[in-house]
Amino acid sequence: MPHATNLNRLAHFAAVVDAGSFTRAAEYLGITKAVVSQQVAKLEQEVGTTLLMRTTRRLQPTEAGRLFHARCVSILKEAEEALAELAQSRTDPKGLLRITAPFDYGTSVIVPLITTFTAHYTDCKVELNLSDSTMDLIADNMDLAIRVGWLDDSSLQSRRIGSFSQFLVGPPQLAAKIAEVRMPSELPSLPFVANNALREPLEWTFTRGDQNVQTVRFHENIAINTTPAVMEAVRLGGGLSILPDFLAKADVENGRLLHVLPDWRLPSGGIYIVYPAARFRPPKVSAFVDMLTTALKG
Amino acid sequence: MPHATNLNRLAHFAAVVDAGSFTRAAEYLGITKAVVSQQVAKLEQEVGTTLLMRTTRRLQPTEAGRLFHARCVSILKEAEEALAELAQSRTDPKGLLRITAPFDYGTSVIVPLITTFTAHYTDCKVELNLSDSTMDLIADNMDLAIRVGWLDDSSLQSRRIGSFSQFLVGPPQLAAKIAEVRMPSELPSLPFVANNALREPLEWTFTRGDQNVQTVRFHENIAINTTPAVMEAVRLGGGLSILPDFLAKADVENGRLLHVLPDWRLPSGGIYIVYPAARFRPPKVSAFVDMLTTALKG
DNA sequence: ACATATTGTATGCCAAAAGCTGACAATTTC
DNA sequence: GAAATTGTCAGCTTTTGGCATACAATATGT
Repeated sequence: MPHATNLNRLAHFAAVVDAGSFTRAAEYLGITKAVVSQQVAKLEQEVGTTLLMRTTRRLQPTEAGRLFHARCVSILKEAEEALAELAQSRTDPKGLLRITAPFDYGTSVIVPLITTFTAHYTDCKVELNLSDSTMDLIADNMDLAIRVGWLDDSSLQSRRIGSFSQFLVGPPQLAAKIAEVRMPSELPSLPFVANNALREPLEWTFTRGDQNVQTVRFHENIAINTTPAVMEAVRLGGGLSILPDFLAKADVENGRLLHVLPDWRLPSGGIYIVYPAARFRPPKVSAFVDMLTTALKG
Repeated sequence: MPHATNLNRLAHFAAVVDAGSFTRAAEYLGITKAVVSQQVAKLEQEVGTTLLMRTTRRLQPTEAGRLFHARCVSILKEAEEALAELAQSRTDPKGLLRITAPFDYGTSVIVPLITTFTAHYTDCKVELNLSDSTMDLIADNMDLAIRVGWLDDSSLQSRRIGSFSQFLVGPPQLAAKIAEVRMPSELPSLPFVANNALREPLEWTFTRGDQNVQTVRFHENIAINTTPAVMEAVRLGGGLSILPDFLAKADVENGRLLHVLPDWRLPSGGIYIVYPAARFRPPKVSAFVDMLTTALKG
């Protein structure tokens, strides 16, 4: 059962104290003094405390009234600000939206979204900056960044918009050998393409159910430092490797890649939007984030 | 023209986002879902922004909605706290009220007030600690202090509740000599009782109108370090002296003291209430302050 | 000292909300 | 595909906010 108090009365009361008179407060609020009087009286009745000592000619706030008034002013100021910001965001999204995202996720997920975005908001241009190194949003004047994996702490605001899992995949050429594998511990005997874009390209922890956990160290035959090239190498028979679902999913479904040991899971990470810690967010950013979140829902 | 927005809608909107559903929000608020829907719609219309993406089955706040919701929650929390504190202060004043005040002002002004205070609030006891040295409110667990004169900066909250002026007075025995005095500069030839409780007992600046200013250095015949004793010495013919109005007024009116050079004014000081900087103020304190301020009005 | 103006409150009245009930289309779940 | 649940719409009732006016109390002005 929440507080049933009418918050508008706070504004009435504050106006009376500010104006120092019921009459002037009524003028300020644009209503009649009778109403103001009645509203404040109701407020006092609700809280069971006298807020104002009134003697027709002089108006003296009670101690409790003085304290309450200070808080009312701060509350009302905040509310007004919040409403004002909202009114700001009413303006149509327009202008240049600068985004940064990792190469692979940006290419496969963000780029298609951007095209529908610009198609919908014709007053918006988008500049997408693909980079796997985290850049300084403020220094480079970025409106938002997409980060995939695990966030390190920073002064930036962030919001998780989804997650991704990782698959151990292999080329159809190795189907026979792959079929023999029963446990992760048997994997190191197979050829492996290391993804040097990752911090730990060779050591992976597999999990099955709650209790089965196996950490495996692969031996790389090939090492490449970009994920799409790794995928290409795998497709061409270079060996197994581990790829995020948003890249591998399509090829697994159409048979160009095999999902190895599908019972075993690999650590999954989050997909985040990161903002500069600005108090106000321009409409173009909000619009893009809205589109992104709704798109990732399906 | 202030914002005309209905603040109660903020609560409705916040409840919807918190509950993640119009239906549950309605339950929480104790009203029907139809009303909640309508209220939020009105809010959106007022600010001209979509706050929620609703698809009968799933409820997704818009970016603007998310930001606004965060601010609503904080605003509502503050409001609820303020109201709760007010409800606290509803409890009747009771318990021990510890006050400290200067000797003379405390004796002549505060003591009478305390008697009427305890008579009115029978559940309150008062402990008055008279002292001219400023004491540490927190260390000595004082609820409030009365300070007369000029405040030095401190971390305490203070509030001016009145002011006092100072009179140059003399005994009737010296009436003849006093009558001869036309200007402050002629005063040093008269006997003077110095009040060593003050920092500068002998040097006083007189003002008449806007431009007439004269600083005079008296020669003391007697020096005493408490104000009431100084007054007694003056009454008994010891000489002129300068006394605060709240002490001298009565005797001047009934003729036991003479107001010397009434056209000339002496520096006036403030009377202050000083609180420990606590966030919440107990009812006994508020009640006393109320009584004090209303008493000092007349 | 008296008239006058101004203050806050009380009273009747009206219109605009806030609110309820019930129905309905859209969607998810089984 | 049926059932259940969701948000919204429409018609209606009740509460509230607000107005106009009158009135008692209190400053103010001459």
